[in-house]
Amino acid sequence: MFQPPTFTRGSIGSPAEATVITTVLTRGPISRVDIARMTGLSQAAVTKAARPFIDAGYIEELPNRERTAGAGRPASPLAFRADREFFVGIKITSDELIGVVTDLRAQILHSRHRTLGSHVFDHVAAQIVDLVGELLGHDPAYRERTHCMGVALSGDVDRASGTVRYSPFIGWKDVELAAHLTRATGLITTLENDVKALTVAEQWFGEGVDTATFALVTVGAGIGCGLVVGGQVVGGAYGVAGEIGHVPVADGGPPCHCGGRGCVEAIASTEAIVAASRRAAGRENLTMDDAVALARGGHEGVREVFSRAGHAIGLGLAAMVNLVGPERVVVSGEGVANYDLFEEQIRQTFVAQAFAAAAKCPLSIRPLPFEAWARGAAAVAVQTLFTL
Amino acid sequence: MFQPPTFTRGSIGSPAEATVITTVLTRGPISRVDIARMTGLSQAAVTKAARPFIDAGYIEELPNRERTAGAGRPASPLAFRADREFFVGIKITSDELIGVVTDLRAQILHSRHRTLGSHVFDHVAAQIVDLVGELLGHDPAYRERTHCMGVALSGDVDRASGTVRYSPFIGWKDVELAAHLTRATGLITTLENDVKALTVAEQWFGEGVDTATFALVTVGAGIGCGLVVGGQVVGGAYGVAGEIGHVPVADGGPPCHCGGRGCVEAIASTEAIVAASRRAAGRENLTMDDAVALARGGHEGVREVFSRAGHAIGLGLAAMVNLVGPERVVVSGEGVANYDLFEEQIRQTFVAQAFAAAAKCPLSIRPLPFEAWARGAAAVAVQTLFTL
DNA sequence: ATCATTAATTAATTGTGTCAAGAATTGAAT
DNA sequence: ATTCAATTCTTGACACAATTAATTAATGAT
Repeated sequence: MFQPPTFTRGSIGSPAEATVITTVLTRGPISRVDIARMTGLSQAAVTKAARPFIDAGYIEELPNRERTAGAGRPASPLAFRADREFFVGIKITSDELIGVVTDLRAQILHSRHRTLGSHVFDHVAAQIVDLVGELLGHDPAYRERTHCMGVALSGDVDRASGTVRYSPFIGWKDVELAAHLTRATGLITTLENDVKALTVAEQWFGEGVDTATFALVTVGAGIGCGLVVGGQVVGGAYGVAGEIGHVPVADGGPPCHCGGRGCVEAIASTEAIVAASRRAAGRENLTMDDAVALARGGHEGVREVFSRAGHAIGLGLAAMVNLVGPERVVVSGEGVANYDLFEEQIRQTFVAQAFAAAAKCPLSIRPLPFEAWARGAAAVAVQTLFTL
Repeated sequence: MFQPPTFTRGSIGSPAEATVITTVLTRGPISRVDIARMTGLSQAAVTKAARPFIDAGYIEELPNRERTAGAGRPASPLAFRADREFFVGIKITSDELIGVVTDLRAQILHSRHRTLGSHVFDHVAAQIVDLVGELLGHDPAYRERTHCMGVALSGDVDRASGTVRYSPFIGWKDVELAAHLTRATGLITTLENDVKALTVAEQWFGEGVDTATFALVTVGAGIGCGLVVGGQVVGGAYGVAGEIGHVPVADGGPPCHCGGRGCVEAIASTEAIVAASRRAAGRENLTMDDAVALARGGHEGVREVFSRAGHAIGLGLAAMVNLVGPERVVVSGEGVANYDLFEEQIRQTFVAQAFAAAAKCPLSIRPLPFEAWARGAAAVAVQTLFTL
């Protein structure tokens, strides 16, 4: 049975408890009957599984206000008390830490940035500990009701053991970060790859809620993809999965830092766009903002650069959808704010190259605030608490 | 509890029974202790779950011959009695039916081909029924101990309902083939997409046995891919998954019959190779065999055609592996017999374009006899009988 | 008021799988 | 030979989860 005071992994006592708690968490206020209908459990099982969470204050019974159906006892919907527990999410980037405090729905309540002076482990770890202290210090309730933390960074991360196997951008190899932070902060720490963490957030609290199989594509400095197949985040042997950025779409195209040629990332990453725009505009020190301004201003060469990037992303999406067959795809990332410039081209190429009915797969293209990465980390912490 | 006389789907009584039976089936003779260790069940549970299958004659206890360990009671390994039950597998192609009788391990015992005069449903169904009669008539034991049949064809197939949603090559749409054949033959019939069926065979009885995630790529008239992720065959929303043949790898390349451009299939399918070889050799009526002969004879233009095909397949493989991250990949198909001509190019391109450690993913390239497709169908029937 | 209807709870039942103890079968030590 | 240790398998008692069926609860319609 669910044991709130413990807060170790595996507080959940039974499959039914896990099912009920996740259903209430992701499907908002919902009556016991509906949970039973939705999950296939019996009503009795739902009643029993919900009780410990009600007792512990995670779930509350709402007084029913909506008089919908005609006769019959009105349902008393179960709702999550989102502020019963808080979570810390940390995203490590090359030059800064982004930290957030969230509620149980992984809604961001508070956020702080911190620049990172060096990539030495001790320094980064100390900065994280300090940032956590600052985040929790913002409100006494945070310190009191926070027990779990998620940390996300790019690279090959082993969530089970909490180690960074290999992260090129920060130069770490086989570092036991989670154990260290659990000791130093007193928060149970879960480590996860950043794209996978974002995918978990989307699966539990975003567009992935009702789908067994979907994909999240991030476009920005890198181009990545989190895949959920059959309700499970795809891990990938050899530490590789969802590398849509390295799908070869332009045979004999520009060389990519991965060693291949014509990868999506070699054409459509922020860096690639800036480099191509510099050549097109003939300006050595042109920035991404400049490129966007030129394209919006009608500069043909730079518009062409964005169009090619959109085309490459569309090809990568088509490859992914033809192979994996997700129900829907979310395209997101830091840069998507400007990406009105190639959304059209993405869609057009995708529809042209998607196989048969797969062209019907809906693409949601929307921007991604930087804090969302840290939110993903927090979502992983939430998931850790409520998964068997 | 497992009920042998019934032979409906769901003869299996409990998860433990399903686990034990599949372990014995796929891991050959194995002691109860090893099953327990391997599956996490208790020894007691294994003993209990194995009993009904022993009683029904599906499993027998082998007298232990291998004196391996020092002391202790010797194990009495459990082995499948492969000839306790037979299965029929049918593969429908454009111009013929291929039928096989297999044992419980999906080993082919007997096979027959039959040319198909027309694609009209009634005709095809009648031919299948007749072929089944012929197959089972070959040995009285077959007729006596066969209760399940698998049927495979390319296209969008709904296994659960046993209907062909849409199969372009034969021109069927929403046809309830399984129900019809179950009635007409008296064999419980399971319908499945041909590539998925082959994948199931590989998962249960081939290289997929010890892997949670792997891929099977078929190269021939079409180029397809069956994916197993987390132990489950990937289905794909919109009836599309594993369409590696329609991954766009040559931007602006030759048009494909799917409407896209530069698909793997537009470069590396048998048809595409023949067409390109005709242009290279300047011979209008050249066949695949001629092309192979020319290439082996050193004709530069035709060798180039095969090399380009291998390159396209390698790019498709790299895209798939980068996205899905399988533990291993099996490349197979009708044509692979000749494919010494581009195996080298496939491997070279794959290694160049696979991301980071994914290049270590082992590729097994091996030919595929035509009957293997029908064997896949039979494997699906076996799986149906022993899955909860 | 009474009844029909739907929601939630309770109690009895079913059934799976674990645990712990014991039986079976061998090799090694005395 | 006999005892002991090691290992496999079996058995029966038990814990526990989840279902079913019956009960209580709360509402609208007649």
